[in-house]
Amino acid sequence: MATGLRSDARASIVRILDAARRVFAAGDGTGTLDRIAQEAGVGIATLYRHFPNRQLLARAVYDRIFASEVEPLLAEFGRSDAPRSVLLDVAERLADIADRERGLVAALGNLPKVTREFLDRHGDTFAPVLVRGQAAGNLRPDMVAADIPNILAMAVAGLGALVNDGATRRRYLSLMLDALNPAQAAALPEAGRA
Amino acid sequence: MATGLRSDARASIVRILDAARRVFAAGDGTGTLDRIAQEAGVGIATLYRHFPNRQLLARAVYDRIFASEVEPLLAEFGRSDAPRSVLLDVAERLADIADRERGLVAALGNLPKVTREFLDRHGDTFAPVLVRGQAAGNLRPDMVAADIPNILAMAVAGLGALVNDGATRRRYLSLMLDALNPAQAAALPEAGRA
DNA sequence: ATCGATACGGTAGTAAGCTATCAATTACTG
DNA sequence: CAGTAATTGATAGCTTACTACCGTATCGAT
Repeated sequence: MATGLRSDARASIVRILDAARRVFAAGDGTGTLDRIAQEAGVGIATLYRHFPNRQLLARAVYDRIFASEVEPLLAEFGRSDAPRSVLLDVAERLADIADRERGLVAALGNLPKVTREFLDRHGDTFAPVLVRGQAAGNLRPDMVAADIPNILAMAVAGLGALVNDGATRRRYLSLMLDALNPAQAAALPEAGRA
Repeated sequence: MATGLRSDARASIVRILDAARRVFAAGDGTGTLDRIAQEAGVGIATLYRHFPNRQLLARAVYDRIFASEVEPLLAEFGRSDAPRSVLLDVAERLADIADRERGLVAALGNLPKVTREFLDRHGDTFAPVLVRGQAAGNLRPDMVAADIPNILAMAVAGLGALVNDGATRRRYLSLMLDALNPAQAAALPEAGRA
């Protein structure tokens, strides 16, 4: 990470992000930016200098969590041949985060969009999963690469808001992934492409 | 609607809701409450008297739109025997609204939750659709009544945020509904209940 | 027509998000 | 270790959400 920033600036950023995560996590997403700056031991101007507003700060926090908890999963699964369980694992991890970090999510603004943006940065990971899944007959042939981040983002954002119980969440995820099975596209003439 | 309100109060409410819809629609959900009160020809105190905060105001606006555009659809479809097209129509109407009223949605806060709440008020409508759909073999037998509002809310909230093109939206809705087909539950032992 | 309850507008005040400015401090470069 | 450029904290100021209060106007029942 060779940012052009000075070392003290980088340190400030980390302290702000840590404080922001704590403050967002407490409360339900309320929690003033003044408080965050104070807890980070940093002036309010410094906070705004690095993060122009609440949403962008929240996204930076989410970005870090995503990098540490989801990216490893994605890397590991680039090689998998079981698309269903790959997607289920990623979706569950994302849903876990959304469920755990409610305050953060509230500050985030648009969870589905943010989630898809993060997933899109790793679009390369999903492409081979899709190709092999389709070749093996585990994924319906009318899917395209962009569908995967979209469907994951939809599922996760909705579930985070609607379902708090783990078993139920798993059931819905499973249900959604059923839609990706090739039996569907074939079985339902009524369901033809748009 | 025999609310215990005085006639002038009822009139104020309507004018505020109309103004709010206009002001939310312009801009991207920004638009001050002062502006709304002013455009409604009403003091700011009157606005806050009836709608304690921005979110509740937005929800009241959404409520009205929902009542005029979605409820008739639900009533009509209580009698239908084609669950897939019923659900597709409702979902598309909801997605249309979310797409059209972006500013409103932004002010709404939690679209999936709000959508489900509104759908839940008409839970009775879906129950018979589910029963007949399952009897006719058009809906998977492991679904329960509460699944329908949940799935609709998930789909609509995600789509509104992620997809702006009508054809693509239709494709995703169709995809999701494929998950409700009984072929799935049978075809995938791996997918068993949680 | 009267009268009490209800609703109203206006205004003052608090808190938070956010912008802008600037002198003082601190990190890096040679 | 000196000079310079980047970074910082403090502070002042603007806007908007939201609360509280009060005197006045209007509704609606008798």
